[in-house]
Amino acid sequence: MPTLTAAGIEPLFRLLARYMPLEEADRRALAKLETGPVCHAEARSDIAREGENPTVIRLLISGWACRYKDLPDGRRQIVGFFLPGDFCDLNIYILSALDHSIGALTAVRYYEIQPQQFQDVIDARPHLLRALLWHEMVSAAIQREWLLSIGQRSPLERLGHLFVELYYRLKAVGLATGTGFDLPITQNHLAEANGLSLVHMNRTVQEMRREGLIELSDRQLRIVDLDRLKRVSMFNDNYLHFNR
Amino acid sequence: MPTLTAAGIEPLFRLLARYMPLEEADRRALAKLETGPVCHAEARSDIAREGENPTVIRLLISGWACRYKDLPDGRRQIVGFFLPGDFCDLNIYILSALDHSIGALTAVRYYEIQPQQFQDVIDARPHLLRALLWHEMVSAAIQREWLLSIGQRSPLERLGHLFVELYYRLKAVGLATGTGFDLPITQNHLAEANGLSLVHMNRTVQEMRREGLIELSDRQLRIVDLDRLKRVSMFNDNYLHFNR
DNA sequence: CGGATGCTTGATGTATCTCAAGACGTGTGG
DNA sequence: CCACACGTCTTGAGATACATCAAGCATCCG
Repeated sequence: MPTLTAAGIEPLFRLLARYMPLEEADRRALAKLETGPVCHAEARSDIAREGENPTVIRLLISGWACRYKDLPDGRRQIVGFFLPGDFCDLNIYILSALDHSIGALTAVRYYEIQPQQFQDVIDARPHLLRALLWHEMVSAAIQREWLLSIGQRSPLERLGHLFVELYYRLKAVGLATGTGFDLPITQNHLAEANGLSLVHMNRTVQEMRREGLIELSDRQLRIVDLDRLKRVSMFNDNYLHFNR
Repeated sequence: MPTLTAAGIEPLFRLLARYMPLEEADRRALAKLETGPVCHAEARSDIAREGENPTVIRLLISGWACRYKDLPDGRRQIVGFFLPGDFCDLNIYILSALDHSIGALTAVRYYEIQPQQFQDVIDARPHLLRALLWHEMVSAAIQREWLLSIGQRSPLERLGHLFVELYYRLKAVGLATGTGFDLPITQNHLAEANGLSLVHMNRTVQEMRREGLIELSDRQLRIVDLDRLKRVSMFNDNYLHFNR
């Protein structure tokens, strides 16, 4: 059970409010997304597979999911994390078939939103479209930053950078307390996201503990010295494009 | 000098036509983009730096450019290639500051397009917006595929995959003949794009030659056996989202 | 001619992977 | 209630893929 529970569209609302000022009317408009069915997926299950053609938009309410791609021989790369408040399939408006899979990393709850329902929200508060597009472009910027990480940063820098990124993202949706947060995924997931073997990821986590940068146990991560971790991992928050 | 010269908005028109049927009226609308000034940048120069806030949209006419990110200590990662017909800064509509730099890899020519000019084109032929958004989402899909490459594929697979991707992209804009194309960039650029050292990239290129997969000399690449190269690099073209 | 750029090769060190095994906690069925 | 399977974290040993350092050569160009 998470330290902080988040419900409904609250994480999404907080997220979008980082990009532009929102009003109560916006919250009420977004609340229409809550009328759809609440779906569940269990840990380690697929929510959608590459090649599928989803007809609904999924909005994550609780739990962690990921985008991943895999190769015919089983190698697998996590290319992004979905946190509460994230949409999984916003691009079905343009693209048809999925070029990646979506997997639940923990038990998750999400809304299945009909395109029309979504359209109604935009029609009611058109500037929300801009905020949503903004969020999509930030997602693309995160992908670029990951490319820099995997291509150039050392394992320690990579992991540190990921932790800081997750910290800021979770803080934006109200899921971080102080400098700690719930990290409900396994070291294997961290390895798959960072292009490292599980063994090496484990040793990297331990090195990070030894350096006094983090504390991690029982799925709770605490960043001991945020400034130092940012320096070590060469973290520059400009790619998250928060306005405040 | 390239084998095939491409001029004006022709590459862009061909590109968008891979996504949806376009008519002559669309070509004429896009031709309005040609009225802006034609700018030049020389090889190895920056077109824009991270942190800048561009007010124009750049459309590449000829030559190759790239998006790259760098770290304070000089390490650098190319996160995407711009080929003729690509827009460099389409996202200035939403995001303000650039979170990456744009560099010319060869001598390049490009249009600087005013936002209003761009808007006029969309107003004239609204469905072009959909095609342009489509192209942006394909760019994001390419980033994901690169993440898979760098994270999981071996150097040989990585390079092979990149060559096949470039082949399809260049073919889409009419810049590939048969299974060959102009590859005007250096092995160092290939290394920076694939997260490898120059020395190792060089050895990988040679291995690929030895395997009879490619021929490469004088900036001309010929894919000797496309099917085999695709098999070796586990290439699946679904992420390019071409309709035809 | 001299300097810049790009390609190539060799030698050496090390970062990272792979294989293998054990410890611990949790849930489950007999 | 115990036995067992399963998931996760951890550690050790050995192999190797890749980076780094260094140098030589070719081509182009001013």
